[in-house]
Amino acid sequence: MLRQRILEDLKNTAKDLGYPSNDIFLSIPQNSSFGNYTSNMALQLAKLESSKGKQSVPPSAKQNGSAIKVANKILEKFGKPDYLEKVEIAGSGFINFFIKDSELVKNANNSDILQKSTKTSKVLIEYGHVNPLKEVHIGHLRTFILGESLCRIYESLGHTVFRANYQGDIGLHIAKAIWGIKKLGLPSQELCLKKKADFLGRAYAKGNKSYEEDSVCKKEIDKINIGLYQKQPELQEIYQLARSWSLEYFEPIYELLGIKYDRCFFESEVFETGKQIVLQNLGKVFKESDGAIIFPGEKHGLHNRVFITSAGNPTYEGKEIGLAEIEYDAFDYDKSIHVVASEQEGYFQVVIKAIEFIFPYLKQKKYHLSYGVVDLSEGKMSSRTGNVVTVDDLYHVVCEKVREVMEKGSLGIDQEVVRVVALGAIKFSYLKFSPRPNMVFDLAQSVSLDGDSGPYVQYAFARIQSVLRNSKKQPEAMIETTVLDKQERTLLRQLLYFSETVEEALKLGHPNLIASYLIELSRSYNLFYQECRILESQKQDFRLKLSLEVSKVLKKGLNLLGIEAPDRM
RNA sequence: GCCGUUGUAGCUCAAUGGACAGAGCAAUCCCGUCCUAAGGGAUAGGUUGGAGGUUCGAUUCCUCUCAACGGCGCCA
Repeated sequence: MLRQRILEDLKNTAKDLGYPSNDIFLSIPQNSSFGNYTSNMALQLAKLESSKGKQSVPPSAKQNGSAIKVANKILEKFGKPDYLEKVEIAGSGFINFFIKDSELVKNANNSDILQKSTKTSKVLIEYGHVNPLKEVHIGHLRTFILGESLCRIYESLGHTVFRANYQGDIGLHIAKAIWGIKKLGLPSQELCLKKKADFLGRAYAKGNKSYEEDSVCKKEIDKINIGLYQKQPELQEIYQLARSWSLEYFEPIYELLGIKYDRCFFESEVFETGKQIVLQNLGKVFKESDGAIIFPGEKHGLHNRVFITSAGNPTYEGKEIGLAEIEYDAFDYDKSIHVVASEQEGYFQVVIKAIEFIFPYLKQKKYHLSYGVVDLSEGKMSSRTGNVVTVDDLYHVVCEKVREVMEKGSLGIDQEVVRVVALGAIKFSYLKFSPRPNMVFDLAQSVSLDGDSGPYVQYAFARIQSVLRNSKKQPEAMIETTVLDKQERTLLRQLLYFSETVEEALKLGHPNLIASYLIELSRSYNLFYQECRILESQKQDFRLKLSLEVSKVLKKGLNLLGIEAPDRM
């Protein structure tokens, strides 16, 4: 890799000059006029030197002068390796590196091959978390899409990934739904999945409302809750039936989103273990308080939380303890990532702390990847007011929109392309945002097929496929060095950054970096396509090969976002 | 009350402590003999909520402040 080469040469230079070389790194300048890579090491070193020297003379004016002086010294020693066009000092002391065109061209073979991480690990990624008996809506979509993308990014860099889902199939929310089902009366078995899911949603809403408004109902529901934990036979039939309906309803959604879990964990399978472990650690990690068992987070700068209620039921927290053990049994990971909404930040801080006391071997291994909640542009989503957009609703609206556009095109409507483009639009509209801030979901905007969108990238890919189909011969295996046009050089420059963009996305847990990268690459390609004739041009072979390389990167990049690349659209 | 997150162009959002804060949408104008116009170009749009501080250099780090949202013992 060219970056590594520059970095190594630079570090050697620093060593020769007696400078510390550990903290040297290269960054990508925003503006291409500052080269392919840039280093601010001279600025850092100047700072070090001035703080080491006489403290009595710290005038800021001198600092820049000395940074440039240091840069000059480095430059002199560094010289100009043969793979570089030039190295120059700019601004207040940046050292900018310009790679030779011929090297950029050489580098562009197999641009989509990612360099594996030097230390690969086993990573459990837990995402999804839709509780049975509830509808899957656009809020849930964030954990699905983000989680799956993370899985793919980890895998692409050589890590082993275990895809886990964890669903709450026991607890008060289930008791509410069961109570609601009893009140509404069980419908016939012949209903389709969607209708069954709708019914369960209504039953939950009814239970939830009554629980808050009617103390008699509340008592009944609390009784059902305890009964479920105790596996009372008279509740089992209806519970198992409702549960199985709900799980059946989830399957096609996972399939639509392209998710294959290695395992789905359920609260019902972990709560007993969780409760036992909490009780075993009573007095050591946990303590009793007002009849409940709590973890005294306040002792650690956090807050207290109830792990077992005074009624003897493990809470969400208590179950998480059981889950921790069972998950690690299933897959002895080096790292586990819980892709869960930001509302749970406080919760995870406390629970992870408790887990580290109980299972010291899990210390520093568990992470909460927090993402912002999804609100509708009309306000907060609420199942009570019916102000909910389900995944199904969204998918159909977007498909309709894609069909509209396709109808006007020359290809006609192709169902498979509609599916791929609609999913591309949806997934991209989530992944182009950085995960943490809350997201305002605007239906009109999410179905947008132009601008910063999945279809924009897919279109660039499909365009290239079209060119490749129309070319009589296949691109050469090696690109030959030629005099480069501006647009060609821009593309080569961007191909150079693919690998490090993916690394950065993994490091930060921000797939949006890849999304931005793909948009820019597509934009550059579209401009190239506009300005540079490919077929039957003097540079046909080179441009075909360049197009091919771009398309490989687009395809791979989209794949990391969980998006397919259609050959035509 | 305590803890946390968020605040960037009219709207939706980017930006490992770096150089001139970038995109898309919306607006105005332009590009069709030719490989996919779901495309391309141009113009306009900003005191990065506010005030201090650290730094050669701050949207980014620190303090204070304003606003919105979230969390804080028997829900998940």
